[in-house]
Amino acid sequence: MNQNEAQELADLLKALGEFNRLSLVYKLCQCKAPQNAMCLCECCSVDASGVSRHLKVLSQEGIVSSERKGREIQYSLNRSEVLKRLRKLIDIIEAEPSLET
Amino acid sequence: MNQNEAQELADLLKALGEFNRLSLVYKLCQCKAPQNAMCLCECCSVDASGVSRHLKVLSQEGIVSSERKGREIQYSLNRSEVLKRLRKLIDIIEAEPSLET
DNA sequence: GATATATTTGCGCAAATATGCAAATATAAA
DNA sequence: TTTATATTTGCATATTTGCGCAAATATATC
Repeated sequence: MNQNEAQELADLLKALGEFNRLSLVYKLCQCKAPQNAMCLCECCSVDASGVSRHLKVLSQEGIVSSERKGREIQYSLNRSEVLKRLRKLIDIIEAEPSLET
Repeated sequence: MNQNEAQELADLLKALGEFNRLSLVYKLCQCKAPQNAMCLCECCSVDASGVSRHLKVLSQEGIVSSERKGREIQYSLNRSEVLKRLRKLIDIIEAEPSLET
């Protein structure tokens, strides 16, 4: 695990490590269909602009994808991408320690 | 997943989601034996007081355990605890969506 | 007791972050 | 074209966060 990978993983965890953003992720987890931001507002104690900003953070981290559908923008969770990166962390923690010290 | 659980998980992810703290966790991952803070300093671009504070955050989140040994305090990673909580998140993300909308 | 080493804490500071509001933008509908 | 709805952005603000330094504390050794 080099510095870059560590930084990228830290960025992912930081993006997920904010209550309202994690709530948005949970909500998207539970939804079969992509959701627009107005709908996602309901699960989150911030106004529309706040939700927009949180979704932007999640999007920049590759946690969610977005697609405009008319007036709305529909967000969906990138399950496999998030799982892949979380499992990488799990693998590191599970690995046998290599340093004697 | 209720609000409390979500908050606790967000707290865990936030604690891990800072580069220097994640570096400390990596370092502890690799070590067979518990490490003192001075040793952990080396993998982290902050001074001793900074490392102390980071370790305190990790400790408060249950990510590491500490035990005083003479002048030193030895830190070790709570692997199973961290794995358990990360897997809970993975389970949530893997679960079949339950909401039609 | 005096000194050395390891760790924590108080303080101040700069940068980052989360937020709401109002205005701007994008798109659809009337 | 006007109006309505969805989303983003600029701005101001309050809070949090990470950091180093110096002082304080804890423990061991001389």
